[in-house]
Amino acid sequence: MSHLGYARLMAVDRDHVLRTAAALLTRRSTATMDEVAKAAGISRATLHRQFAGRDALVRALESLGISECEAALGRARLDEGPAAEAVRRLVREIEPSAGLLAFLYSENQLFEGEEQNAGWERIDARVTALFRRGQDSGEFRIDLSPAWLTEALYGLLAAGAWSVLDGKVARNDFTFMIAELLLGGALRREES
Amino acid sequence: MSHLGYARLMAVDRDHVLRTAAALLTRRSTATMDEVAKAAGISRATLHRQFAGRDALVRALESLGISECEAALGRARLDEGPAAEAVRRLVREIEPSAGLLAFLYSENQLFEGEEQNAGWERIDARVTALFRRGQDSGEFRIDLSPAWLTEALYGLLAAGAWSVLDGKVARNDFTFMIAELLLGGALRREES
DNA sequence: TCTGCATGAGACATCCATGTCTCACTTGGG
DNA sequence: CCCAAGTGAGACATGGATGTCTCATGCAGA
Repeated sequence: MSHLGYARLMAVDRDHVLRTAAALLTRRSTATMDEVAKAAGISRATLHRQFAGRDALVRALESLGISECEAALGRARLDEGPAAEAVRRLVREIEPSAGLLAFLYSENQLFEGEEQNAGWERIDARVTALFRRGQDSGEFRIDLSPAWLTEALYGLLAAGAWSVLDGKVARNDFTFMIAELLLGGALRREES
Repeated sequence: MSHLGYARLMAVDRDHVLRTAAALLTRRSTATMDEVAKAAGISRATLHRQFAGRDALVRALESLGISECEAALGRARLDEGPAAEAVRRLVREIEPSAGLLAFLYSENQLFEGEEQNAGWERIDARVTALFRRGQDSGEFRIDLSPAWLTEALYGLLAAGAWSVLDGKVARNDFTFMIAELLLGGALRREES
């Protein structure tokens, strides 16, 4: 039992640290290990005991982002119903992770290749498949590649997360704005 | 003449350094002053003679980005013709600066306030006014705020620039993809 | 109560980017 | 030809973040 209790305690703490670190690094991506520790309410020593170093922390955050993304992908049920509705569900489900995603998105413009590319590629594949399904069903236009629609979704998620952080847009509008712009664009539609 | 020649020479070198630095920092935003110097083909000492430090370099890049943006805004003639066409012109004119803009965009998620906010606010105001004009003329939908459309444009420009760098989309498609997604979205339009 | 264990606090040592300085070179103008 | 100015190369000091270590404290379980 001591083993189980120990492991569970560590897991809980680790998760709490990861989430506060994500919240902090979303706002200031250069935050110090000391700041991360303070934000989590623990000492730098303990932080180092849980994560070997800054790299390990960022990699753990990346794992967290990947698993949250995949969880959101699962909840969104991308294969069911109209592709447009699936996109709306996806944006709604991924909203709580958007800040973390934005951090990782801008961070990964640096770490080329290596790392846990496999996870992101799996996610990319699922999102891209969704857009391709929408094209095949005739819902989506075919002159914008699924790859670009996927990247655009990431860019809009990051822009939305940062806009909310800056107070430029209301948090409640996040899902609506992103999904509507991605799907319908800025132009008015004649019919509807 | 020695004064003039000196000033002109420095200006040319300075511009060359700025542009190579922009190209490098677009790819690796944490590049060292030493790497920046090597990329520009000068020594670190000379780099320091032209830019007091890294901050000064980044601030100079910010000034460059602001002036390139304003130049693009001017060439795009945002007040003329349909707003949608003005948006397309803007994206086309701003494309060469998109990489630099992406760097500054992600960088500014860190430097809160201070700096030369005035320049960005002027640009924001002009872009926002364009979207507002499109709404007033009935071209653009009114359920997406001009502020969000502006932020979305920035996000899409960054996503596009990075996608091109990563080889995920072709450079030739840059303008088309961004303008089309921003204006029309992913959904197929019934008529047209 | 006693004991083990994680923690917090802090003292180092280390690394790396930065910033400053010197000195020799070469280059262009007088 | 000579000199002044810019440059490149490199040494050097500095600061900040990181990583490692020790030690005292607090706490939970035996």
